[in-house]
Amino acid sequence: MTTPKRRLPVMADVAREAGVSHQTVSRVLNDHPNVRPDTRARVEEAITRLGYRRNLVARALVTKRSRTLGVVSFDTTLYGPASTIYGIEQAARTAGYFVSIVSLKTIDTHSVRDAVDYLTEQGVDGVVVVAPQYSASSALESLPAGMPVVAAEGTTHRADVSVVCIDQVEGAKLATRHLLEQGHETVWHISGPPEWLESEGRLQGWRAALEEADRPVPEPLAGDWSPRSGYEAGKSLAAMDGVTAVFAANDQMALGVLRALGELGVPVPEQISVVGFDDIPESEFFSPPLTTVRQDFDVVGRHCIEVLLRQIDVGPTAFERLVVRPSFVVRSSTAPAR
Amino acid sequence: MTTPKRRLPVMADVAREAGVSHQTVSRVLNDHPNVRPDTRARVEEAITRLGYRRNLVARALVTKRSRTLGVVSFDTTLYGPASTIYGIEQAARTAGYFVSIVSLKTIDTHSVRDAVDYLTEQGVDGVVVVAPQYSASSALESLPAGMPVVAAEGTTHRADVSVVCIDQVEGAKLATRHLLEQGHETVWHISGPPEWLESEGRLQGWRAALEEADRPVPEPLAGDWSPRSGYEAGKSLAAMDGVTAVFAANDQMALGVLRALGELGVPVPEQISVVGFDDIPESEFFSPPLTTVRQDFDVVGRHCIEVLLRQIDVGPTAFERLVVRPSFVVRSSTAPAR
DNA sequence: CACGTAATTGTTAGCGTTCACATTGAACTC
DNA sequence: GAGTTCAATGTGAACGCTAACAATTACGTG
Repeated sequence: MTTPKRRLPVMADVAREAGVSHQTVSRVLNDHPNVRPDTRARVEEAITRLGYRRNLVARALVTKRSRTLGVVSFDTTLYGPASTIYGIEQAARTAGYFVSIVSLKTIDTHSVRDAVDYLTEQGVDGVVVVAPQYSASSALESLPAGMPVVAAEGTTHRADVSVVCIDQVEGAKLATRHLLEQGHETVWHISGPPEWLESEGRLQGWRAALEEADRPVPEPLAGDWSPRSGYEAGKSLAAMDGVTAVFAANDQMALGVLRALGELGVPVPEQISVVGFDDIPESEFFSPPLTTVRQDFDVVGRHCIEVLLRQIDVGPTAFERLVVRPSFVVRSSTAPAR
Repeated sequence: MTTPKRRLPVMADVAREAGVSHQTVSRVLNDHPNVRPDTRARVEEAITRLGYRRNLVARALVTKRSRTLGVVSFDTTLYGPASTIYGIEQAARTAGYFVSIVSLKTIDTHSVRDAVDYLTEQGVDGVVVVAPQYSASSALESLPAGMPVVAAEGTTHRADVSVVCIDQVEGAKLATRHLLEQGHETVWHISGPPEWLESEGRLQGWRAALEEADRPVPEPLAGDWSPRSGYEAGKSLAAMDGVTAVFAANDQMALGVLRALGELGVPVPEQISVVGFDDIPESEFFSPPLTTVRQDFDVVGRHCIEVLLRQIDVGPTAFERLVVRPSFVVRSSTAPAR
């Protein structure tokens, strides 16, 4: 029989099998330099013969390091958070860390705190909070000290919480300036929900670009990221006079705008130019293909892990603030004003 | 000072503070019935006073249960996997479990095995493999015995691996029959990559529905889930004679088809009807809004956890096979044949 | 009022690993 | 060839918790 006992083999079993002490097995497993090559070989052979797998839980107990990072996020179904988490997971695994995820349904000070507490009990070495909303960011302020934390897409005033984010203001400026350069008198804006930092940044960038160029600043239309809200806003805009350029705070709302304008027979980009934000994979195939601002979420994820691991390894370090620049993608939903 | 030592308080500290034994503290923490109410209160007070958090790692070492589930998935950026994982995470947390995620870049027998091994070392109590590809499914066959495993969206011949999936064949039949009922002579199909089980299921369902109705079965066009592949296929279809109805294996490819037809001036649905699969949030606002098959990924995620927990709690149980029925959503990208 | 029974609490021994230190033996040095 | 050094290995004690059992207390009952 290949299964002498139902119990999984432990280090002592390997030690006995290889004729060494359990400590030597430990050294082999942890690549300690002072092990004779033939001893190492003998141990490794015993390990494969027994099918031994080390118990990382026991290891974590004594080292006080679980090699697990926690991620707290809101609605991981959305393209942005999903992509960021993907980047985080890849970078973490490359660095030899596991990732434990908590996705929140509602994001408020309490739930973020609870999530971090939950992860703390589990013994994570650090936490990334994908926190694009104000309430989440304010939750960061009240986090237990000592736990290394990085905020992705958030902001905070705490000196011991680092931040990695994409320059939303700059992205919105790119979008707005592009439209102005095409000869549009001004640009209308469909904003995201006010609770989101990204909404705020894009709103600011849009306003700043208009003011820089001394253009009138129309009242922004309030959206909620959903295509439906873009659709409603699109219908409102079509009913207004003199609208020739629209900057939607994300691609999904831009899609709604395209749909509304299409339904009403308003040609895009001939009569109205439309710009989005995110560059989701679908944008290139909207009708017409969407001009938009591209965010590299992968890079954000990787940076988060870098910053977090630095904090874990070298201890409480200085506040870091990493800003990733977005890029601009011109497609055919924008055209010069007539 | 509120911080007498830099060391975090442990159970023994709480016990001393409350004037009881550490075991009593343990009992309070684990809701053991036989603890006097006033003792419980005293312990709880000590816990809050000291800011004690229990160490789940130590607990896991002795109970041999980590209350963590592993999830292995491929490209969590895609809508399907992302939604499934979201469902899994919510259900797991409700049941008091953590979720540790590994997203694979390439999915083959080796990488799935490695991922499961990795999670096993970490001490997860069970694993969900979101495995929509054949190679992932075959990897399930060679998994170490003893670890409770559930395959989401996969299939396997192993009697000790349960499966939760959406009835792809049925979904494709719904789509195809709808088009036939609208008077179309036959239906063209843009398939997903051959490696995927879902591609296969949808292809089968489409073919079966046509054969049931004694219709000619056109050669399917090969796509890869991306909007671009749908776009290419759409151009090919537009160049062919007699094409009046198209069933794309997912919404993104359907979007590509809509784009291609739009570009070439082929009216949808007047000349060609288009159906997708997935019902992504954007589909409702495509031009025109897409008729599609809705998959409830949330339900799949929840079922996975139910099945997995049953396997963990009651031990190796019978092979379960849970099939979730998709529903059909009619929008304006389909119309009766002229 | 002594006694059995049940509720409540304490004691001891691990879980499987790593850490700190002790021990061995071989290789140098002068 | 005795003393020194360093590489290689072993020994025992944690890490913080729960399981199993032991001990104590309280309560009713004949």
